[in-house]
Amino acid sequence: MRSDVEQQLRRHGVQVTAQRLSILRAISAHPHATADELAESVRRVIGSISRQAVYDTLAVLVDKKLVRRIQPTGSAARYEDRVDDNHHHLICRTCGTTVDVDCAVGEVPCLTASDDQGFVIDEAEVIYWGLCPTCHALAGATTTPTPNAQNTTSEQDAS
Amino acid sequence: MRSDVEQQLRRHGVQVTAQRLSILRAISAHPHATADELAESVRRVIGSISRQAVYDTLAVLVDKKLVRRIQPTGSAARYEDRVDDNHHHLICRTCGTTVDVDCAVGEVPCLTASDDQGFVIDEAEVIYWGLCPTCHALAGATTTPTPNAQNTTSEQDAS
DNA sequence: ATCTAACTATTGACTTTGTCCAGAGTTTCT
DNA sequence: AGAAACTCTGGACAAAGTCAATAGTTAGAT
Repeated sequence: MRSDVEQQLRRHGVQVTAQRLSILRAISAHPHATADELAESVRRVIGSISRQAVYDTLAVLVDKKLVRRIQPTGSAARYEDRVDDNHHHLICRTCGTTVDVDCAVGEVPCLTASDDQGFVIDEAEVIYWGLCPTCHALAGATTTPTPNAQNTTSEQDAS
Repeated sequence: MRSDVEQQLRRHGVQVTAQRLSILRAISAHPHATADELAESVRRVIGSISRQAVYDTLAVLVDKKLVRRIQPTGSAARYEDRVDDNHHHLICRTCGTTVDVDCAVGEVPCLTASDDQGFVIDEAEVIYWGLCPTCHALAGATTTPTPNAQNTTSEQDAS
C-alpha cells in the first residue's frame, strides 16, 4: 500500500525515502514544530536520522511547496503542512503557543499593500502577537507577570 | 548641545552612553540593518564597541519602544527606528531589499484576526514577500533567474 | 533481475547569531 | 567629589544552520 504521503512526494518529483516520509508525517502530526523537534519525532519512529537529512528534506519540501516555513521573532524556524490556503498565525508572547487563523480578507487576500513600490508581491505573511487565554489570565491574576519558557504548539504530542 | 537622540534616550529613562547614542544614530541612518551591520557602522564612528554592548543596547531600545525589531525568515533580526505607526515591510525574495509600506487599513489596523481564539492581540506583523523591480526585471530578461546574495536595504550606506 | 547513474543520507567541521557571566569602567544623583 | 547603580568589555558558551566528502539508496534502463 502506497500511503498518501508517498504519493504526495512522487507527484512532486521528489525521491521517496524513509526519512522523507517520516518527516512529512511528523510535520502533519505536529504543525509548527521546529527542525529539531521534528528530528526528535522522526527518531522515535524510524530510530535515527541525521541533522543534515532533516534540514535537506525540509528545504526540499519547502521548495516543492509541500510545506511552509515560518520564522517568528525569537524562535527557530517552524514548519507546517497547511499550504495553499494563505492562513496566518497567532502567537502568544509569553508561552509561544502558535495557532492558525484563517485569513480575514478572502480568497487571494492580503496581497495588496498600500503602495507596492514596484514590487511583485506573491505572499503576505501575517503574524498576530498577543497573549493566549491562559497567559492572559495568569498575567491578570498574579503579581508576578509570568515570565517563562517557550512552549511550542497547542497541538498534543501523539508519540 | 544635547542632540535629539540624547534627549530621546533620557526621556525614556535610559542612561546615555556614547555607544547607545551611536547605535541609535546608526539605526536611524540605516533602517533594517542587522545587529552586526549596526556594530560595523558604529565602529566606523566611535572606533570600537563590543558585540555584547550592541545586543544589550538593542534589547533596551526595543524594550523601551525606541526601536522595533523584525526577523524575516532566513535573515538575522533587523532593527528600525520607525515605531508607533504600525507600518509593514516589503521584502525581495531574491536580493533581500527591505522597504517600508504604510498600513493599508487605517489607524490601529490589522489587529483583527478572523477568529482570535481568545487571544489578546497587541500587534499584527505583516511581511509582504515578492520581487523588487530590479530582480523582477532580471528574472524576466535572463535565462539564469538571478540566484544571488542577500543585500540589506535600499538605503544607501552613508559611511 | 540487475546494473548503474543520479540522488540522498551520514558524519563532522564550521559559521552565524545570540546569550551568560564576572570584572572593569562610566554615568548619575547627592 | 564620592558612592551607588548602571553599562561595557572580553571570553566562554549555545543554538540553529550550512558545507563538503564519503557511503548508501532509489529508480530507470538493460
